[in-house]
Amino acid sequence: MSKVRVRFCPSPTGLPHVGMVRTALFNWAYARHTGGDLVFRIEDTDAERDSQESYEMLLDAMNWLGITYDEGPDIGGPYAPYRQSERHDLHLDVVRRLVEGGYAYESFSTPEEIEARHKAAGRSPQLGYDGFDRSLTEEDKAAYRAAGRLPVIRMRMPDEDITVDDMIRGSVTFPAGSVPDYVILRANGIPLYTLVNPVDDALMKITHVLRGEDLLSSTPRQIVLWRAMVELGIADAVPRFAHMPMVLGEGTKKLSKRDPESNLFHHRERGFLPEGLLNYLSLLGWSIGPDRDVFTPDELVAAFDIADVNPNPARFDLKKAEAINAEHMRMLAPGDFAARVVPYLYDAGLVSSPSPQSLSPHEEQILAEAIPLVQTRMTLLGEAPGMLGFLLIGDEAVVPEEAALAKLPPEAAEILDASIDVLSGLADFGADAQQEALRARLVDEMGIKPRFAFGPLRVAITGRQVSPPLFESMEILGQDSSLARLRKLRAAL
RNA sequence: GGCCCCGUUGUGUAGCGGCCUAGCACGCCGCCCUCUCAAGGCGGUAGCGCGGGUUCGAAUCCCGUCGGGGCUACCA
Repeated sequence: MSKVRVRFCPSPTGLPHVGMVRTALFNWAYARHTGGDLVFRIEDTDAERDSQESYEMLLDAMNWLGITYDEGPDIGGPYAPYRQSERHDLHLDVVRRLVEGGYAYESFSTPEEIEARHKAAGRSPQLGYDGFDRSLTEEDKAAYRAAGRLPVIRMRMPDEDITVDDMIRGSVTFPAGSVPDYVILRANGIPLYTLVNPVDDALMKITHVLRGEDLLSSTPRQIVLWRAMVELGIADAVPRFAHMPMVLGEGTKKLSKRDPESNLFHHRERGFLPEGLLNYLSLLGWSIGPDRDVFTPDELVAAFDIADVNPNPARFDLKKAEAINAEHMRMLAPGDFAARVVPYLYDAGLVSSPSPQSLSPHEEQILAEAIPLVQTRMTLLGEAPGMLGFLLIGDEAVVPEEAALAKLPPEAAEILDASIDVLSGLADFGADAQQEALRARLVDEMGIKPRFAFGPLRVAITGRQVSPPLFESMEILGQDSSLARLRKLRAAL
């Protein structure tokens, strides 16, 4: 059996979509699992919508996710070029050979004429092209040309059932006559996707076409094209097909491009780990085992088979995605976790560098102590500024949130006074010593429930109702800074 | 309209004729732990779309039906 060659061939339009990423992911996993090649090809045949910016985002997305490819527009390969717009001559040559071989033909019918013929014959006008130009004589064609008409080129569909042996869905048969002769070349000489995609796959020796379910209906047309290409010696063999389920948004609709959740970079900005998002996306239609759903990219590759993908559409569930991501966050070694967090702190203006190696000694020390405190408390890296920010700003810059202030108990002033008194007298400012001393005074002596006793301190120190553990936080800040913050809030009451 | 695909708790899945009194995870709810929030521990909630077959036995096979989706362009 020859080497598996799969491909990922997006159009560079708009933002990278999570459904598209899932397609790339399964192709990648299948290639890596089988020891095959992943070809990355850009289908930029739609000059209207294609953009260089989208192309660059595609590269960025692949790189960020670690979806490596063996051949592609930026790295080249034996079947270059990998941008469809640079393969125009190749496509036209195939069209010419298809026409010469009788597999395709010139068609002059306009949509209006086709519809009129259907109506005249008492057929539904929704039937599509009727094959009228299949056997035009040279004289007929010359007459059309003389009238200033230019033909499109259509593939001639055989009068027989066509069966797709789909690796995910099994045999799918399309009855003879249900697919009309379709256009492969526009009248203006520009080929269509229906031609270009299989032709490039053939020329690039693709063995397995793994793509979205929306393309299942166009597979019989492509199989006919493939068979013709095999007979013409252009293709080695018709590839195997697998049609992956769609990724749905809320309800039953396909995850729309308008939906922010469909945007891969939206998730990156919020602080998804690439391995976390990859893990979640691979769960959309696939599972690694009956009682497990957290795994590394390596484990995915080791276990993945396209034949195990199930055919029903899956909804994108942000909650589950975040839960999976949180698991991956906890799996990171502390140093690695810190390295991932720093860029988010930098973007929030809290540290001096996006690189963990270039932080100031002070920042480095604070993070070394504080990051272990928040690793189990975060779901997304983007939560880091909120969780750690208070440790990285000046005492005077702490501005308590409105909600936190509103929740302060009536005796907040007394609590703060007593706390300032207790803490300023502490020789050992370690977390345990603080806790012991504050408990003795606030809880045992003043009779305040622990649940309420420390709230005002938390607000004073962090400005928030939710934070890393209080005593550890104060220890990191140091005695002077902690007291300054307590006094500041006390003064404001 | 025509052709095609899909149908297990709210969500994602496991299940390939008896191991199913349908497992796991997320979510949700409760309890424990607890300085907040998490994490962790314990427990709970909820499902085979429906109707017929086939079979000793069906979530699993068949048919029908209903529901959802896709395609039906000189878009990709």
